[in-house]
Amino acid sequence: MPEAPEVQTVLDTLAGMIKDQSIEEIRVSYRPILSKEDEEKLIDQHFRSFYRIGKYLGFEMDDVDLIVHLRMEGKFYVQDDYCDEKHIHVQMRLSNGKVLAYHDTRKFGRMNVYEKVCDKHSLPAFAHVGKDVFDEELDYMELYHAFHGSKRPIKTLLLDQSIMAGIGNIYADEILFRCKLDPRSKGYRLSKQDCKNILYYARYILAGAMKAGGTTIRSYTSSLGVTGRFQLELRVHQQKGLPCPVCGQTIEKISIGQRGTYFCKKCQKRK
DNA sequence: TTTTTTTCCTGACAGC
DNA sequence: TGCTGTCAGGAAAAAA
Repeated sequence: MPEAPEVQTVLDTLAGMIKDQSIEEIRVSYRPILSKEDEEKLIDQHFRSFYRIGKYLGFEMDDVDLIVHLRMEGKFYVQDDYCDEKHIHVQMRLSNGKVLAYHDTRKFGRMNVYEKVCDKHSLPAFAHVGKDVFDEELDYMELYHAFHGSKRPIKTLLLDQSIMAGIGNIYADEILFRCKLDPRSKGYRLSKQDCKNILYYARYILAGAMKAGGTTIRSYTSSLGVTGRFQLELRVHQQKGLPCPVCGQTIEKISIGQRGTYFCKKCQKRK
């Protein structure tokens, strides 16, 4: 499930493979991912620049922007020709002859095309997306104000992309573990220092993951094309029943807001 | 207005 | 072996 680090890795890798190529032809086998109308807007457009906002991939073309969300399992592959593999739903023939293929087992990913605007954040796709975790204009007081006015648990607030964009279920658990905060803690009970810690560790953990993704991806590129998968050092997520790396207490799994949530009851204090 | 629930989709896995 | 049921997950839409 790609979160900001995986999305960045995919983007960086794709940039090196398709920059300045144009789209000559598109084949779509599962229409909900890319509408006919949007498909037509992409023909003859060149991939000019690449950017990321939260978990969204942004491709700046000549006249339009293509915005892609991989959701859980979306992947891009650069292949030599079209193929009819079961889970490949969109294929784009590029000017260099290669085919950019979009693979998505659960068909949850989406692609949207918009007319260009000066400020990327004003694109309709980002109407409900807050500042990216690494946005320099984002500071902990902004998080404090958002959290302070809410009764929702901090785990849920971290996953709310309208407050801060880029964090998914895995990293949310890891961030709260580092901050020693019980994921059930209500937003309004968090202190300014808690928010400061959350922003610090969010950036620390995601930056580390991006670095790992960037190094591991190279070994996959030749055979598999482009994926955002890499080994990640997880301290609590999916560690149910295993000892906490800090205190040895057994890691527990509960459900918060329909999301599997892992944490250490001893290290992480409830507020 | 804010929060919760449902929906989308399929592979993996548990239990019979 | 083969069948049925449950679960996971991001975000939009619907419901509360």
